[in-house]
Amino acid sequence: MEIPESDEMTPRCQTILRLVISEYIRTATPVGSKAIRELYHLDISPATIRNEMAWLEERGYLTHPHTSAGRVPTEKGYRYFVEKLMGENDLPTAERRTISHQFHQAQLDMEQWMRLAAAVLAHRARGAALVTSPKSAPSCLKHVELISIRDTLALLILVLYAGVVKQQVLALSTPMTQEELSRIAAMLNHRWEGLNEAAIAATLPGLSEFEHRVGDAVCDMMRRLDARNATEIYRDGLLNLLSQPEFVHSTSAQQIVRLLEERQIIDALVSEVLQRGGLQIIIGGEGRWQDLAEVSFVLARYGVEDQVAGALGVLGPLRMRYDRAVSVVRFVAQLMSDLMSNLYGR
Amino acid sequence: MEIPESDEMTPRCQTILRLVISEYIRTATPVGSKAIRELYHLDISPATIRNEMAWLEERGYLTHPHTSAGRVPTEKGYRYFVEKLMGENDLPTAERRTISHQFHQAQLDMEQWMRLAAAVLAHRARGAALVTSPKSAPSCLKHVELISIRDTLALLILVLYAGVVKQQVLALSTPMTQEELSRIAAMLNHRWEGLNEAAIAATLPGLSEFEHRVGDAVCDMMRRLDARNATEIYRDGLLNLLSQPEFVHSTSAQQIVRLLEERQIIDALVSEVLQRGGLQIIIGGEGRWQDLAEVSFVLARYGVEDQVAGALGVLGPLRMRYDRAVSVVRFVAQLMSDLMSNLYGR
DNA sequence: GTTTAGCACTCTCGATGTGAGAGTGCTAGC
DNA sequence: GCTAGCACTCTCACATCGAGAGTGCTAAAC
Repeated sequence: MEIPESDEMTPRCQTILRLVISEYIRTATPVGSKAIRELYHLDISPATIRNEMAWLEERGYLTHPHTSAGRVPTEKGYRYFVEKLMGENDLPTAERRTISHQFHQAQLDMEQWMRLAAAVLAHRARGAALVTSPKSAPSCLKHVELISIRDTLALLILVLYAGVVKQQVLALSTPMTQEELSRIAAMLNHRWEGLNEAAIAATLPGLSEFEHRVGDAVCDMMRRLDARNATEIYRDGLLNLLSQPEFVHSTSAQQIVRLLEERQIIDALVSEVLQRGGLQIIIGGEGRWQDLAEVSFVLARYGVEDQVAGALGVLGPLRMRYDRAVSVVRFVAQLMSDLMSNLYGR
Repeated sequence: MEIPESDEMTPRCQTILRLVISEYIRTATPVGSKAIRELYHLDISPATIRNEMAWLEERGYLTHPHTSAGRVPTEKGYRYFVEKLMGENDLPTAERRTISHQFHQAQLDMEQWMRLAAAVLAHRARGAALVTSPKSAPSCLKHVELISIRDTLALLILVLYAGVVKQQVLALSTPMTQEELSRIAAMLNHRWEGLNEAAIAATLPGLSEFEHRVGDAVCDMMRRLDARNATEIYRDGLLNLLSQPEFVHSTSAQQIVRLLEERQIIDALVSEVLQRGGLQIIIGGEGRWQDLAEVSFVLARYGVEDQVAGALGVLGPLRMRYDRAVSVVRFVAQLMSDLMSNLYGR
């Protein structure tokens, strides 16, 4: 085991690494020395390229499926590529405008935005997309409403700050008219406005039996909403992923589906993205996530600073088009954040 | 081409067909004459069984992958099986109770019910589950509410008969207080209660500018809700399906994913189920659906008679456990219908 | 010192061949 | 009408083999 003399990569060496990776991303087959010379009209001989490749392999940027195949990038190679070689290209203006337009048509509805974001990401980045519902600080009550459905059944509607609305049916022990319900709702609003779940629970002793029941239901719904925060996941474009050549073997395909159906891994990943913020590129699980060994994630946080945050991103094979994914994810995250800041601004 | 003399199936012949199908469902490999004799301790010889099998094959109930493999059921064979041979077994009481309990815990929320239904179906029938949101007759307005978010932003909440709630943010051209908004909402409620979208649209001329805007938004939301009716699909358990041996080849797996991601085929299927009602078993596309050639559906309508209806069911390989699927689908459909009749009863 | 030409070497991949095994259809006898 | 026996067919797993691709190494050229 000999230690390489220098880890400085020459420009030519970088070029070769870049070309190998680009070519491998394009074709999904190992790249030989002759191939990249011809494809990119380099005026150095295959032998030289081979030397450089051997150098890159010694340092772990490339690898060899077997003696006489071309080179394939390693995770380290991809990482170097996305960090140093890829360059930043923004989404073309036309594309930005189209996407922006789609979102503005979607009528200020968080749920629709998330669905749309998943669809846009999947389509533009040609991968599987993933959008989590945003998590906010413990919610405070804005308004409750009681609406009679029929004599012994009422609808309880909860409005939280940040425009979240949730409803639930409430069975009444004795029939009540809409007028009675409205009167009670008005009273409760007066008492509860601006309080969080714990504070509302504290007011319960001393209320009438029916008000107490409403209060219980409200607390319960708020607790659920806070717990369910950030747990909803919107997906799209699974097919894009499964039709990639690396997933022709059913076992890999199944792993992907399992990854997306089971929540644990995604949850762990998302919570990390939420913590660290910015745009994260996770390549092949980075040694820490066994189940992500064959895929890469491009994930970003979106939301409003200090108030609410979710994660969105794209899942692709290791040889995904990182440049495209990064630009789309960044743009959509920014767009969603802008849209939401309207709802959350005080 | 000789015409078979009699199409009456003898009891013994039925037994053999039943055993072949059961065995094939269990093992996913062609079933030989010797195998079923030994497995089920029949005291007839393999040769006799072969004769019966040949008879069944002549009439299209069984087929042959190649000369020296065992028999495999055809679509016609499966159909005969589910109609005549399978028998009706209800879900065990314990299982019914567990499922019922899960649903009653889910707090009277349609969305949660659908999600839960998908999870239960997928898990109990070991297949991919599919639940569409119910479609109801054109909706009538029950109540509107306007809630101030901040000076120039309000939340418009719509309650329809049947307990559907939908909200949207409304940007105000001039700042308004909660009192003003409440006053306007009360007036609009008085005017619009019980009307459908067209009727509300008719009242718009003559309203103030702001009321007009609210009316536009309400109509728009109602139109969207009616259009989006029955278009939401909840899925679960895709992995159950993809791990079946018939889907080891990536192309079949991809077809399944495409089937579930693209909407057209499912939509067509669902609308047929909604029309015909009851419980439908679609085996291998029945010649009409090319894309369903390799799968079977067990689907049922759920909802409240004449008021609201959706479809739910299970997707499995041709050799799915039809008995189990049928009993689970029937039970869950009934349960959902019962739960909903509470919401929709007048 | 760096680059290049030449060449032997290695490994995959597809085509071809082979034998065991499974299951059948057919025929003749019970 | 049922069954035993048998020849037949086809798949599947395994081994063999040659073509092709791409490498690493060495020695010569720049």
